[in-house]
Amino acid sequence: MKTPEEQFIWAISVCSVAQMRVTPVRREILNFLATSRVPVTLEMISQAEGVRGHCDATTVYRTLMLFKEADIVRLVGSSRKESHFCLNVPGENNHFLICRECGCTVLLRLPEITVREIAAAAATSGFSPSKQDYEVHGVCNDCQEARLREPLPSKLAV
Amino acid sequence: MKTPEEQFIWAISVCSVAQMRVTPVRREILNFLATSRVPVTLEMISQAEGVRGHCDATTVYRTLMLFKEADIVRLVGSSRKESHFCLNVPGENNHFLICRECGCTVLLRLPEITVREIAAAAATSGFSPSKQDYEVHGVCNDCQEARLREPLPSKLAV
DNA sequence: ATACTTGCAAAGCCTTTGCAGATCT
DNA sequence: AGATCTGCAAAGGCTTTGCAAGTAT
Repeated sequence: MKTPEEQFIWAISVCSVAQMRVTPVRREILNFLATSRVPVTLEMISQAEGVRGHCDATTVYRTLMLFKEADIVRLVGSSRKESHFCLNVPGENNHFLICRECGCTVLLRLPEITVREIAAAAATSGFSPSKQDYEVHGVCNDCQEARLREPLPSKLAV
Repeated sequence: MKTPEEQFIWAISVCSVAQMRVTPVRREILNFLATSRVPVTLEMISQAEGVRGHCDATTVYRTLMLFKEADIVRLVGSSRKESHFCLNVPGENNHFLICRECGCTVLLRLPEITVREIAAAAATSGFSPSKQDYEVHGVCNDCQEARLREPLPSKLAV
């Protein structure tokens, strides 16, 4: 598990190797990504300290697209409203739990064995075993409780 | 593993219990969902035989939202372009492999043990163990090959 | 008759693109 | 100078909502 600093350095180095300019804004974006535990949205990045006010949302968008092309970041599905991005550090297994209701995301710690089992199953279907991340979609605690407090419209309450 | 017919019957019964009218269009939509092996988009449903021409896309949309409320279907993340839906049959473990590049989806067969391990890990973070489905995001065979044929822009080719 | 469904049209919202000016090598 | 970035504005594309008409109980 690399530290945020190590992840940041890794990202910066990929930028230079890829001959992408390492501008102040890009540094800030990468820094924010490196210190985020879970995938973040375009808006969260735009509002992040160091980015906010220094950079237009479009720039953040285009920068992330570039990063994605270079495999520096990857998109993580969530509520299909907004895109969530996270650093794509090699060797880091970042798996997430994503709530179907509120879209919140938390890190999912999977045992090595489990990871290998999943990779093996995926490989059976031709999916690259090296380029994977797992997302478990469910309903988080908060939403479960919320659903108890505010039950479905009576007619739907099975 | 229930047959499409069984899944269809299950869905219809939930509709009646929830006091939702079982209209011809809804039957067709449920039938299409029951016979689909993988999550389908709004458009695919609208174009499906039995639905196409008999029903407006908005109706399909609203019907699916209702089904979602009643937990008859669930959304499966994919390319964040379009929403994909699949039946939410209890007891059926539907896990999917989703390609980050093209958005294609295939069924992922996971060993029981693996499923339990994942559920246990998720429960640690408070995610309901009963309301989960797993999505493994990776790069499918076709896209891997495509990437070899059409490499990244020279400057990005690390 | 009453409540639920449907179609058509319009509004929303995030994503994506165009273009000209600013910036870095 | 030459190629990259950036900002502002506008266009796109799927999702969502309004409202009046159609349909089932």
